[in-house]
Amino acid sequence: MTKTETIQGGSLTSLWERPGYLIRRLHQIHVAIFLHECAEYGITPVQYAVMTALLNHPGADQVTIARDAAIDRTSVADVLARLAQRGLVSREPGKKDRRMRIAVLTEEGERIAREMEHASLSAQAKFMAPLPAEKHAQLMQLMTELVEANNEFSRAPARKPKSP
Amino acid sequence: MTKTETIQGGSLTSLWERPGYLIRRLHQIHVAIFLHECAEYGITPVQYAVMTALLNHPGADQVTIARDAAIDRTSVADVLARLAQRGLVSREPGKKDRRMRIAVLTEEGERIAREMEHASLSAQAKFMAPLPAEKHAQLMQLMTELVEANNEFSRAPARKPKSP
DNA sequence: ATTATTTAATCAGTATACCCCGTTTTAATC
DNA sequence: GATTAAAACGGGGTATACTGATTAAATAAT
Repeated sequence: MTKTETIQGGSLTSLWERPGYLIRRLHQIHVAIFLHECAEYGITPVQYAVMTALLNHPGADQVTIARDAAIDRTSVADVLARLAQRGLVSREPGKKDRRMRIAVLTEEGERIAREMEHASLSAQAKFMAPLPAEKHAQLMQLMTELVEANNEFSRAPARKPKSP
Repeated sequence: MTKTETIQGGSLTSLWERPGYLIRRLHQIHVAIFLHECAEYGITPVQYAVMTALLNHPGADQVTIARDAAIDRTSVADVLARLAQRGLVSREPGKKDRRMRIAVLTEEGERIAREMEHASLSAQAKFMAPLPAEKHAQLMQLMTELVEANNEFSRAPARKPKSP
């Protein structure tokens, strides 16, 4: 056997010691719980994020929605197309700027977005249930710090709303 | 205006207060940093996870890889196909159980997996850089707890290796 | 031993998320 | 005011994830 710097036949670091692995798992798990809790609406987490953005900013263009929800531009277009097909969103060309396509929640879209708040909150609760309140708060705090500090590293940097 | 339980024209909860949002962002950010740091290899985080699993468990079938890396079965098949096409993995039918398809890293695959450890570690370091050491450890601890407690909720529950 | 159940893979289909590139329209600059 | 730069969108392409159905092989039950 050759002697190298790397471990022979061995394991590098365990997946469970890699932040990326844990984050991927948390994401998987959260999506699964969300979809389960919100199954009656047939809305995905990302669709819900877009609907929330539209609730706060009706008539936004795709770039604005992308920044508000921190979703890639092209993904926003896909999501809006699906929501429009289901009649939850309507899209029109912008009047001032004809490059834009303005999106608005339909009446049904808004109704569903508001109704879903309960289901969304139970998904959160179920997801966080294993952690006691202090740890819950700690985790939120740490994740927020990390997201804020690394915001610019992703393709879809978020625009954080001014805190009240 | 009707009086309802929901906020009028308002914002529900801010995205930044939702764990799912923060986790989705962390995932986006981590993938972006990983791809950047490992660009010379053209290997994605998930491909790296599969390669690591194969390093620790050569000749595993797809279900085993899926459990070890906590990746959906069908995704594992896709990932292996891509790795095989690049000559980093070879696949043969299982000898004892002919339902299985056994996967092994090729020489080049193993070389790359080991070489990538450095890049992978710098991705981790860059990602975690904003947090001081104690917070880093805290976050890892909290994420591990949450993943372990919620393991069964995703389609691809992990099989954690026995700790040494 | 034959049947029934379970298991590993596969296929088809949907949804994110990202890339690069090209088109249209607006804004900036000379 | 004509040219240039920048912005918003769209299309085509790749990679994950997950769903559901199907096939084939192995195991358990009769």
